[in-house]
Amino acid sequence: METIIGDVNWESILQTDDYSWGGLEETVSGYYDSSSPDGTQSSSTTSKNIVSERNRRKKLNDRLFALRAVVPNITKMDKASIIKDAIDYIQLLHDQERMIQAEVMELESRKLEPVSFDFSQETGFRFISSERSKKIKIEHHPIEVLELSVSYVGEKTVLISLKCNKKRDTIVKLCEVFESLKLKIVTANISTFSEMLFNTLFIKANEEEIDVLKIQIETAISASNDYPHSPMSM
Amino acid sequence: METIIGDVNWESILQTDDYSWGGLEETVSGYYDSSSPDGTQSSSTTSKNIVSERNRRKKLNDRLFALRAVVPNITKMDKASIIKDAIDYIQLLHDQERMIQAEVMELESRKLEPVSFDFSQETGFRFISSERSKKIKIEHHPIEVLELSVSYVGEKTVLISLKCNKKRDTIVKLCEVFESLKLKIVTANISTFSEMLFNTLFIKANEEEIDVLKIQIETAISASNDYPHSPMSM
DNA sequence: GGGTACACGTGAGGC
DNA sequence: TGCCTCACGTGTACC
Repeated sequence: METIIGDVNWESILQTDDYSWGGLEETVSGYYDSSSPDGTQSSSTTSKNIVSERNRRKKLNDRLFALRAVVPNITKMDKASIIKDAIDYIQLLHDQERMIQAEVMELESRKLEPVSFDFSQETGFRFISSERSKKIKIEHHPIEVLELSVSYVGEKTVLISLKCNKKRDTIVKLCEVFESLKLKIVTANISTFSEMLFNTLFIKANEEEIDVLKIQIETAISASNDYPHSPMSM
Repeated sequence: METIIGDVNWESILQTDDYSWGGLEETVSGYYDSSSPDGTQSSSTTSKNIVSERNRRKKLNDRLFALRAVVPNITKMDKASIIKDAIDYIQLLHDQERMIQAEVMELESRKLEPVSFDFSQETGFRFISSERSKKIKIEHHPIEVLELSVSYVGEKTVLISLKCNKKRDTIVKLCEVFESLKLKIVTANISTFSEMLFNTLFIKANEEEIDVLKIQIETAISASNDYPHSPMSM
């Protein structure tokens, strides 16, 4: 009930507020003139200001009204509540959209590799194998290490600095490599610039570990190169 | 430029407006008392009214501020413009949802049904069905986005800044997400510190792309969350 | 100076 | 009665 009243109130305001305020505007400006006898900018400027401000308010209320129109679940006609409902609704749409998108990806991905592979052999059925599955076919780009340094910087901290060419999936591969090593990473940084990739890690380790660490990194990288897609490190 | 000023203005207002108005409130009520000597309800009621109204305004501005936060493509910081952008964005989401929904329906009707039906009958093979993805996901840690901003910085360059919790494979997932988006990356940076992950990318894009960019990123991330290991992007 | 956008205090009206 | 929401006119600050 209160909502209806609020709504009607708005409607009426939005209607009567339009431009039929001329008479009252005069009244107001007259009142204002009487209370401010200086009259520096007289009533013309003031009335302009008043009607301008009035239009501004009207526009804002109009927008709010339109916002309320596109949001389905409006509970209270309160100004603040309208905005709040709009926020909630946008977030709800976000969630919905991501779920639907997930469904799309699931549907798209499930019929690509396993299906066309397993079943086409057994049944001879020429599976759709959409264009996307061909794109997915892996062109494997190995990691080309240009520089690798492992140095002890004190405080049980080791600095790993790696520079390599940036190609497709290089970052992913590097992440896999380093995550597979189960290091105690303090802070990690990966930067790319002009086809070059810089990887800097600070890890917790002892000074005497740095040699074996470097070997581990090198072997992990070459293993990644030899076996393009080893099972993801959990 | 004006937008920035407006924004800063709001920020400062929202900060200073909080409850540090006591002194000024006293001043105002005092002024009011001097101008209205009748004192029917004295200054206590009036000051209560003033501070109440002040809080109401603050709440409304706060909501508007929050609304601005969930809408990606804010052009002007104008109050009316914020609401207008929100309206446009909601309608954009509606359209997007429609199209995606159409795609889902198309995929479901055209591909999933006949295939899974035919083959499960013919070969008796227990086909994937949606449980597959859930069974396969071993210890899946979704990406928890804490902050995501996509902003145009001029010169056809867009800055993507993302902050999220660092968990296992978060970096890998993020790389997959961003590589799947096929962006024109100028320079990228991933930093981790104290279980937090900061991802900063400069990409080549036009200003009007930033809203759809943000949506793409969000949907790609949530798709990655919902469908843990989608086929690697090329 | 005109124009715009805002916060402010105030009175009205509904619970 | 008191609380809450609102529109209004006004002064101010920024182009």
